Amino acid sequence: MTVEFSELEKARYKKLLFLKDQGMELYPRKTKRTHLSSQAISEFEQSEEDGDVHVEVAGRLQSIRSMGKIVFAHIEDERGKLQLFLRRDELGDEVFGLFINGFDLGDFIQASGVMFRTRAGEISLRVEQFTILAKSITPLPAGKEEIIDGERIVHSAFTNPEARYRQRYADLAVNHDIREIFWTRSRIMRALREFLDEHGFIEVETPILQPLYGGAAAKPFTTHHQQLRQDLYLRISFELYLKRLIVGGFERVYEIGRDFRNEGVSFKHNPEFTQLEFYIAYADYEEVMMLTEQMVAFAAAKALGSTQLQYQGESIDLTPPWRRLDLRAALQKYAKIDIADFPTYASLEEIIRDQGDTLAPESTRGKLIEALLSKYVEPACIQPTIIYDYPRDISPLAKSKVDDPETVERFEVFVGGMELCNAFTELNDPVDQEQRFQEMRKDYDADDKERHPMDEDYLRAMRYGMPPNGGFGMGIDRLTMLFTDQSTIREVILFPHLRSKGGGEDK
RNA sequence: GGCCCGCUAGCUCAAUUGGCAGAGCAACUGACUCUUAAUCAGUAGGUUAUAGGUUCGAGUCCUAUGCGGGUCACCA
Repeated sequence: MTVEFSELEKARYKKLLFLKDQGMELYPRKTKRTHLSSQAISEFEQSEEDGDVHVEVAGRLQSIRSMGKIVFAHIEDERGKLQLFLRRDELGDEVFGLFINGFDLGDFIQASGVMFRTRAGEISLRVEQFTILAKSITPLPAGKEEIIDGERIVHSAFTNPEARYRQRYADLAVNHDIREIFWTRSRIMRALREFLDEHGFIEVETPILQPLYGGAAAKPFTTHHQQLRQDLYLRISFELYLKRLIVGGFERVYEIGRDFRNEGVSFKHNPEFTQLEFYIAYADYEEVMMLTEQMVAFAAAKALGSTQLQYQGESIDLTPPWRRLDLRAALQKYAKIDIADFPTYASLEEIIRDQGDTLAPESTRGKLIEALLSKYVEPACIQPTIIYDYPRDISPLAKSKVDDPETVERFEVFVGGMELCNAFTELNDPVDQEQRFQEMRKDYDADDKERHPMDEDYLRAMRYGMPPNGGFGMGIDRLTMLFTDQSTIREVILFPHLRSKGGGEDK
């Protein structure tokens, strides 16, 4: 044994040996289960005849109340709990003793018998036979729970966030509300796929390991292929690959997968996160706006049963149509600045300072505007809001407005005070695109880490001819936060990134 | 990366001005044939995150480190 058992674990290990001595197979291969807890209960409710409903159930021991010659215990399976009732005079001293002396909270048990109702009124299983399915050696960090007026109150619950994330298995085993978050997340993913599939999309998979990164402004993770002796990047977006597919003739493509960004972590940022991107040939951003509203409302209806939800104390209504504001109007309203009056970096920077604001120094006018947006507009958008028409210099892959070359057809959706989606009419002019890459390169040359590589292959694809198209990206983690009323992204990611204990040093 | 806060029994938390480190649950022993936070009696459980310092005396004060939480910065 490589790990020293604690006193508590030693006590349990002794029980394990006891059961083994008594001839029990501690970790059997086959389980016989005829009913889930909930099925056993509802079947009994149909008849209410004591002795009528015979079941075999399996689950994890969640509570044990021993009263001398009888025992009450609850087992828990994925969907519910069931009370077991064991009597010494029915089971015999020896078998009854196996339970009393051999079983602990956290053990997996299989039990069979007949359903009945106790004097206190709880539908329970009168156990005739039982066996162990898996012994628990380390005690779960379980609290005790009681039900008051139908509300579940847990005492001394396992709440330390660090411990919960590091030992998510224990968190899930003990805090069963947590499992519901991930059921909702799963329903969201299924609903999004269903929506897109029904709208004629093909789901595709593009490289995660990329020789060049692009499609977003973010620092990438780097890795290395030994045999090819090639440095590779973990993707920061799918965009450039998906649009290559539009060149290739797919008219509607989407991908759901993981992006990786080597940046700060926060309540809404995890180094790896799940993204949905789609591209539609012959569509522009207005068509994408309509589809976005429908898709998110559809996902809410499917995952929650409603397009209304509660988020951090606010009622949010996702029913289309959503409020739409152009970026200039939004900044007038929330930041009290009309950006049209300040057409240069210097003038805009001056008015921001004059208003007594302390935005960090930015390199371009577009970045200043973006800083204003995230400081003033984003937190104010509780109801779903489409902000559209962005500065060109922070949107190098988006097409300009026909009457205003400095503004592009781009929109973002904000809801619950968070950015949720980013979309635009995609730039499909290869000459213009090359110019934009050059401009970006210039802007970022000063800061080597954020320098944007020129993707020659992508430009070649575009030179073959890319149909006009509208593109879209959405963070699935944030959508899940919204749908499950969670204030941090870590709660909706099963294994969020945490610093390693005793590590964290750059080598 | 900056700043603030935290780290005490398996879990959740106490500990007055620097003065014997405690409780509930979990565990162990015993009682108990309808309990459900079962109850009752008893027992055990600690290098107070780590390393150093101040002090007659440190969970408490100081310094450093680790990990976490919050916040700011960063995040086309």
